[in-house]
Amino acid sequence: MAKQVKIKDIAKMAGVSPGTVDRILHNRGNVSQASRTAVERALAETGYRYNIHTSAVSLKKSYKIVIAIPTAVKGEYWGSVLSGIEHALEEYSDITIKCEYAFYNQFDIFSCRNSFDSILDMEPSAVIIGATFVSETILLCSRLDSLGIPYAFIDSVIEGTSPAVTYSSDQNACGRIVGRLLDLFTGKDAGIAVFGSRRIGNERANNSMGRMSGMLQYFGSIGNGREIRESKISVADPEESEKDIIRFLDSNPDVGGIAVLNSRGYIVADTLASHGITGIRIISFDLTVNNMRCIQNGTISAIICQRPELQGFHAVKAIIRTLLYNLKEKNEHHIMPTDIIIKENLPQYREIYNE
Amino acid sequence: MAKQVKIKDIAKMAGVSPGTVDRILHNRGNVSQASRTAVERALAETGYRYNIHTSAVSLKKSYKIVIAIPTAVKGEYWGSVLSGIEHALEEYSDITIKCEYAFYNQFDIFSCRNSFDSILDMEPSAVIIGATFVSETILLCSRLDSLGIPYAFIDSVIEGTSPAVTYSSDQNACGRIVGRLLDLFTGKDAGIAVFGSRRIGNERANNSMGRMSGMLQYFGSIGNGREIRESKISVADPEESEKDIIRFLDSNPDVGGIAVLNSRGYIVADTLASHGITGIRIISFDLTVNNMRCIQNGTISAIICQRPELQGFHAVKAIIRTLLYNLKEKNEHHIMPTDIIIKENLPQYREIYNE
DNA sequence: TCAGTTTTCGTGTACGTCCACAAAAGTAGG
DNA sequence: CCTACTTTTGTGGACGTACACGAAAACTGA
Repeated sequence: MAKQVKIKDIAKMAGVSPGTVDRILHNRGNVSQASRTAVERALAETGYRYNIHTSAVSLKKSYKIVIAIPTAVKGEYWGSVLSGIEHALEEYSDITIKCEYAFYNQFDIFSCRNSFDSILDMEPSAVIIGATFVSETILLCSRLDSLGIPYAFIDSVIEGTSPAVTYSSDQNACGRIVGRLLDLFTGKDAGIAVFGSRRIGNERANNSMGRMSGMLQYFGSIGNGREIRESKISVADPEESEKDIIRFLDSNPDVGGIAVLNSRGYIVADTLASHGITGIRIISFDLTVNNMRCIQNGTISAIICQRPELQGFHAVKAIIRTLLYNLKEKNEHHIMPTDIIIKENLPQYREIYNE
Repeated sequence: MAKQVKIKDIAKMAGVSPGTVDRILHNRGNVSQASRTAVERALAETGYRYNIHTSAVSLKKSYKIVIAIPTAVKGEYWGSVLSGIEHALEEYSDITIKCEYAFYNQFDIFSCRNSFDSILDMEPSAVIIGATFVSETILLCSRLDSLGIPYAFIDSVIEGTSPAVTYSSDQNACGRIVGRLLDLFTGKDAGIAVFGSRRIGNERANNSMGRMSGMLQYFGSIGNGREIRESKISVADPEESEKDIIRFLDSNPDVGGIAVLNSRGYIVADTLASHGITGIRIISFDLTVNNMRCIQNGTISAIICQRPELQGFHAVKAIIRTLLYNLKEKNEHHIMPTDIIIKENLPQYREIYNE
C-alpha cells in the first residue's frame, strides 16, 4: 500500500509542469529532450502508475474494439469465446467502450477476406482476432501495424505478426494429455485409434495437427509398443462418417480407446451407441452441447477443454489495459491451462464455460 | 452501452438535491420518508449504478480487510489461497485498501481463538475467513453480524452464519471424481484403497470426509463389486506412516489404486517408490511442491485441485465489491471447479496456482 | 536586433461522486 | 408567536487526471 505518487509529484521532481508530464505519459509529443529525460527518470524512480479511476473519469476519448472471429454459435467453441468477451466488456462498463463484430465463416476464405477488409473502415482502436486463414491474417495485421492499432490473438498464433498479446493453448500438450489418458484408461493390450479432421487448411485443423503430434509423441516416449491407428472422419456428411467409423472398427477389432482430435467426439460416441458397441473409451475436445450430452450419458469418457471463455475474457481485458495505459507490451503470450473434464466435474465447468 | 445516469439526473427526477440522493445511496440517514420514496423510485426506474471510478476518486474512507485463515506456507494449500488474495488486492491498488492478517494454526484450537479474538480490535471493514473450527467461527460471525461487518468464507461453509459470499469447492464431487478416475485407471479385478486423515475435528478433515463419501457413493452407484479398503495415515509421524502403508499393502496385495484424500499423497508415493513397488495408481489432492514432484516423476498419476488461488482471488474481489457498492448480497455461494492434473497439463496449472 | 514562426510549456476547467458544513424546515415547550 | 432544538436539505470544495488554450521560450532568417 505504498502512497500514491501523483502527476504533480512527478512534475515537481522533474522541475516541470503537470501538463508536460501528461504529454509524456500519453506520447502527445511537443516535449523537449531535456524535460523528457528528467520526467522519465522521475517516473522510473517513483514507479509511477496511473490512478486508473481518476484517469477514467476525465478520459474524453471513447474506444472502439472490433472483434474479428469466426461466427459464434452459442454452445460451440467460438460461442464460448464470445461469452468471455462480453463478460469482460461488462467489467469495463464504466468507461465508454464500443464494440463491433466482424464475424466470418471459418470454412470460407472469401467470407474471411470480406470481413477483414471491412475492419479498417470501422476505425477501431484495437482489434481482437481469432485467426483461421494465415495470409489473410498477416495482411490484416500488417495494415494494423502501420496504423499503430494494437491487436490481440485468441486461440491461435500466426507467425510474422506482432500482436500486443496472445491467448492460446498448447495443442501439443493437449495431444500428450489425450495420449496419457487413453493409456491409463485402457488395458495394455488394447489398440488406440486417432480420428482427425479431414478438412485441412484452416486453423482448427492446424490445432488438430498439433494435437496429433503430441499424442504420437506421448506414445513414442513411453515405448510400450501400443498400436496407434489413424483415421479421418468427414465433418460434412454425417451418414458417411458413420459408415467410416463402423468400417474402421470392423477392420480394427482390438481398439479399446479412441481419440477424436476435434470437437466431433459425439459423432463417434453416438455411432458406437447406436450400434451397441460398448467398452471403448472415447476422448474428445471442447465442451459443446453434444459432447456434454455424451459425457453425461457415459459414452464419452473425457473431454479436453481449453477455456475459450477465459481466452476471450483475458484478451479483451489485456487489450483494454493496453489502450488505457498506452502500453506497448508486444507479443506477450499466455498459454491457457488445459482442463480434463469427466462426468463428475462437468457441472462445475459448465457454469464457467457457458453463460 | 446505455448512457450513464448521473446522481444529478436522479436528483432532478426526484425533485431533490444531489446531496439527498447521495445520503440515500449510502444509508447515511437523516432523510425524510417522502424524499426517500421519490428517490428510490427514480433509482429503480433508471437502473442507476455508481460510476465506480468517480466514486473511488472521491472516496475518503479507506477500507481495512482482515484475512483470517490458517497459516499460509508458500507452495501449500493456504499459501496458494494467500497468493490469490494478494493478487486481487493488487488489482485494487488504486483505492486505499489496508489489509491485515490474522493467521492461526489450523491444528490448534487455542491459536484459532486467540487469532479470532484479535480481529475485532483491528476494526475491520470486512473479514475473509478460512474456517477450520466450527464453534469459534460461529462466534466470530455472530459478532461480525451484530456490528454489520460483512465477511466471506473461503474453502468451507459453516452452517448458521450469513456470509456475504462463499467460495468453496464440492468435496463430494471431488470424491466421485477420484472414484471414477481410479475406476478408469485400474483393471476390473484390482482392489481400491482409500487413505484418509487420522486427525479429525478440523475443517480439512471435514473436507476429507466429504471426499470419502463421494468416493464411496461413486463405487456404490456403478456396482461393479470393487473392494474398497479404508486406512488412515498419520500426518504427524513420517516413519510411522511409512510402516502403516507397507503393512497395509502387505495385507492387501490386490490393491491397484490408492486414493489419498488429503494433500499427503506424496508420502504414499515416496514410500512405494523407496520399496520398489510399482504398478499402483495413486491419486491425491492439492498442487503442493511435493505432489508436483511426484506427478513429474510419475509416482502419482493424478492430482485433484480446487483452485485455492481463485478462491482467494474471487473472495477478495467480491468483498471489495460489497464494500464499494454497499451491497447486501447475502450468502451467494460459488463452487469452484475441480481440476484434474496429470503430468502433461501440470506446467500450465503451475503457472496459475503458484506465483 | 527584431519580427515571424515553430516548438515547448503552464494554467485552468471538466469529469461524477463523496462528504463537510451551513442553511432551511420542522417540532416542542412556554 | 417566539425560542431552542432536532431533523432534513442544499451547496461547494476536493479527489487526480485529461486535455484545450493561450503564454512563453526557442529558433529562424534577414
